[in-house]
Amino acid sequence: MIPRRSQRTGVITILDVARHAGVAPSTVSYVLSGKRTISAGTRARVLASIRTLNYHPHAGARALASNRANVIALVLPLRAGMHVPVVMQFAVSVVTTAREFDQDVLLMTADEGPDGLRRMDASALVDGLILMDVELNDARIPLLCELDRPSVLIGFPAEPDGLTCVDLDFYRAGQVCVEHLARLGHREVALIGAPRAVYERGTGFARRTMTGFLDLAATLNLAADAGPCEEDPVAVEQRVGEVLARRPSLTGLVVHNEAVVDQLLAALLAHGRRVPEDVSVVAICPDGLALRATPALTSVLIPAEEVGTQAVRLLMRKLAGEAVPDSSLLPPRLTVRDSTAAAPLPAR
Amino acid sequence: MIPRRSQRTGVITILDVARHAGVAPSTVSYVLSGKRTISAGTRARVLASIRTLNYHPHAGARALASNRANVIALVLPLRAGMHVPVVMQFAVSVVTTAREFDQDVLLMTADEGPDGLRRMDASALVDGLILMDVELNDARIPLLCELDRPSVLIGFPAEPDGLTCVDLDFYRAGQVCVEHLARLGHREVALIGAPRAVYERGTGFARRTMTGFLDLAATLNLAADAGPCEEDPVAVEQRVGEVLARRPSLTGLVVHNEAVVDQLLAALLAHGRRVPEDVSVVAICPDGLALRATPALTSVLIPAEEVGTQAVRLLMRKLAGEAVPDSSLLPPRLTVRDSTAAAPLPAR
DNA sequence: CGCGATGATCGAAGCGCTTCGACTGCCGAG
DNA sequence: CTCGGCAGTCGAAGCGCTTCGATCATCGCG
Repeated sequence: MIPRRSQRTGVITILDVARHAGVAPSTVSYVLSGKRTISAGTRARVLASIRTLNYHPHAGARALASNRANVIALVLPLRAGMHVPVVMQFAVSVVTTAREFDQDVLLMTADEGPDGLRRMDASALVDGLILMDVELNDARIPLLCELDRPSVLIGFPAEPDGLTCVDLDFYRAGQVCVEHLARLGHREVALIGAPRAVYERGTGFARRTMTGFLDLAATLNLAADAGPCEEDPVAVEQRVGEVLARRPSLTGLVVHNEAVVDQLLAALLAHGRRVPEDVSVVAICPDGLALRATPALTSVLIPAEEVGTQAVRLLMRKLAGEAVPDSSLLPPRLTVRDSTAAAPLPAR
Repeated sequence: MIPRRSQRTGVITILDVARHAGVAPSTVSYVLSGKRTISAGTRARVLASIRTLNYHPHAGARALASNRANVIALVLPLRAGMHVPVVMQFAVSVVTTAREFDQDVLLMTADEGPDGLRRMDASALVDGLILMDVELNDARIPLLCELDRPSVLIGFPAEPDGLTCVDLDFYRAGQVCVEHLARLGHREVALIGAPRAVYERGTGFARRTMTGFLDLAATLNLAADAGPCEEDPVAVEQRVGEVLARRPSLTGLVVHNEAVVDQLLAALLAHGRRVPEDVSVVAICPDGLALRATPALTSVLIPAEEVGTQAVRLLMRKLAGEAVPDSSLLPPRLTVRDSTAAAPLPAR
């Protein structure tokens, strides 16, 4: 009576595949999910039918029946002062890795606020969440605990207990930079940081780097300054001026602000400081940026790709019901290039 | 016998709402969709129940029953040489606008290739697509025509017939820059463009700008050059050197490459050219960048937000079955700031 | 030679929603 | 009054998939 093809012409359903392969729909489903043993012959036949019919399961139907949407949310607040290209490296890595697990990625910006998270949860649109740019005291976190969807944070809040967090170990990164400079004999160093807004917001990675930097400098008895830096050339110029005025014999600089790297080098030159002869510079940034600078910068890599991949892997394991470590801190790796050298002998 | 609450405890269904409000499930559905008249009283009662129970319809179930997922795909290839922050402005605008239409946004990178598009289509995960960074001869386009999902392109391919495209009118933008310079009396001008890879890929916006620039320059009898420019400081320096060597009396410069704006200004200074006294500079870039430069740049704004919004609106109309214009070219608007001035008198 | 175990497959019952036709009062026109 | 029509609501039939028994051979073993 009713024709078996639905009104949206050309839509292949599991029933079409089943008929084509001469099996029951459930068998097709089991072939696809592997949740029951299927004989090799049948499996092959079904897979062939799937291929020739170009069958793709209806995402909504699957989500309804299985309680799994195979979609994860990427919550990506784009806040002032953050370096967008780096953020996108994370995002791309998340999407790519998610696809390896047959998941798609839903993009959420922060504009929706907590209601957005609640909606995701209740509507079962996504199975889990990955949150980026976590603040030390992030408003999303209490909410996140209410929901029973698994989530992974890229970055660390002040109270990471019970949450799954991944990030570069920025505290160590700050230390590693100091360590490298100290080993080269530098005794007076400064950190040029992210824009002020980033610190004021309480963004973990910025503060941690600074703390690591200052802590180890103190331990090693180095004279050290650290402060934010805005992104326009004038501000950079000015900031360098300040730093050099306060510490005329400064020889080591750490920069943790992707946007100002080139400008910083220019400003040093403008102040008559050669890199690395007079001042050594260590950057914390993606390799691409460090390599493109002149001179190529000694740097601690921000392993965006690895962090993104890791975040997805952890989320998948949580979705599968496995236990996962609360926090994964990736160890920083410093690559020596042309911007650091032994400290010049102090002028007499 | 079977308890009426599903195993996932705490999940509120339309049935719960119906019972709470003392109506049939279908009535709740009609309240939500507005597809049938519901008396004010009932509507109010239902809405109240929805609120107190904090009900959100199950996305999968809705997609299954209504053939609409309320999700759109944003296909965002991240290719070499593109300026990520600008791209993200588009993306954010798309997400924000989509939410106004109660749609969510699925993020696709290019890595999946054509199969990704096919999968989106067949699995009914998304209702429509927005494609970014369209190339003149984009491989995704023939495929797009096969699918019967509505789509909107941000950017223009070589053959836009039958496709819905939105973008800034880059051809006009190139012209507007020349026009402005010509009006100020400049007779010798050059365009500093995007990295070579962008042109070679056949990215429409880059080529169109260049063509508009050269066409109007020819018409107005200006001496004009145009060429790509890589993103590192050394390349910029070198490029500026070349241009000035070839055209020592050049006084007008258009830059269409967000990444090199600051470096370009520095390079001009290094070559002893003051801006705007010796050389006038017009940029094609977001306002933020133009304002932050020193001096603040006369610029043609890239209206990322408007383009994104427009793209979503068009897609929504197509989804609703309305006819929409094939191409929407937003007119460029030039804002005069401090980087352009009347051409200096030719040296005698 | 019979019987429980095992492997492979099927059928049917939902998952939570939308939508279509049917039903019920109630109003105004005849 | 009576009855067609309409506003407002209900019930039930799916949407395409997963999953849980149930079924049916087949097989090893006592």
